[in-house]
Amino acid sequence: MSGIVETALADALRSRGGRVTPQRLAIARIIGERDAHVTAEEIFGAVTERLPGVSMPTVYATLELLEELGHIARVPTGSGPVLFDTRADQHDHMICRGCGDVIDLDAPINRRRLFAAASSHGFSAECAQVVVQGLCATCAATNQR
Amino acid sequence: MSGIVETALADALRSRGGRVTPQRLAIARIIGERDAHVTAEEIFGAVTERLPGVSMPTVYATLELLEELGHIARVPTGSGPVLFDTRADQHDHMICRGCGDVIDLDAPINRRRLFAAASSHGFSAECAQVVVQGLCATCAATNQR
DNA sequence: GTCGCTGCAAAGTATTTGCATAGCC
DNA sequence: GGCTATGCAAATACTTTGCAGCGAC
Repeated sequence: MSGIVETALADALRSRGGRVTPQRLAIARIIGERDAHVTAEEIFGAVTERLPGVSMPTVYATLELLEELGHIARVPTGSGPVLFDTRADQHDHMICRGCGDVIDLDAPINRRRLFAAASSHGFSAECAQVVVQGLCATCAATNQR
Repeated sequence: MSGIVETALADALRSRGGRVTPQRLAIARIIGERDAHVTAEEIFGAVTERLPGVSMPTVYATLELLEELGHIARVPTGSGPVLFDTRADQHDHMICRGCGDVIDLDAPINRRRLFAAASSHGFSAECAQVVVQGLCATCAATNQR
């Protein structure tokens, strides 16, 4: 199941002259198993369980690598620790200002028009995503401010 | 000119039982004079020039206060220090992955549809903005990666 | 055997907290 | 005069860097 992810990673690594190490495979596997948003800290905890001894710098380096390879994406949260999205395709997010939860959203927007607008400012757009801020169902019910 | 900002702030503060202090006014004034994106550090530097002795905790507290009052907004950058936008109305941003520059954009999107989409997930949307990632004109010309 | 990756430690950057004092209302 | 905001200092959180040794290729 998640073996596909590792194979793809191994191929990508080899073709760029990189190395396939157990640490990288373990982190990629964990990424593949999650369908949500994770912090470097969470990855560190999860990878330590199955491959003790992995260090934070390695986690950060691998996350950066996976981002470059397009396997994960950074979620623009506006504050707090960097969040990585294990879903790499273009989609959007809702961020609750009550509990800080980040929820996936497929927003009804025209990315082509968006990219065109960016181009007219001389900007070479690579990806675009919407960030909606507000209150999630739970926090709204709890009547947060 | 920027006196308006301070008056509005003073009124808002008084009506919520807050205090109108020189520190808050100075920071509000600086915000009013800038039309770009600033870090807490930059505000600290600018405010220190005209009102020496202001401390970082005060800067952070005041920025948070101004955010609550809707005078400034946080820019979801995805990494690095928190950026505040001195333009409080709903608009969007392009972030250059080469130089990290943040550029304003008024994206052609239908916020009503966006909010409706969020609602259908039980999310109470308050604001929405698009984050476009890519290369700015300068970095694209320099042929970054 | 080579060169990239890892682990360790440490530093660097960004932000928040606790508490006594000052000053706005 | 009461109560909030400030300043200072320190702590905390997060991320990056430098370097020596290991291990993938």
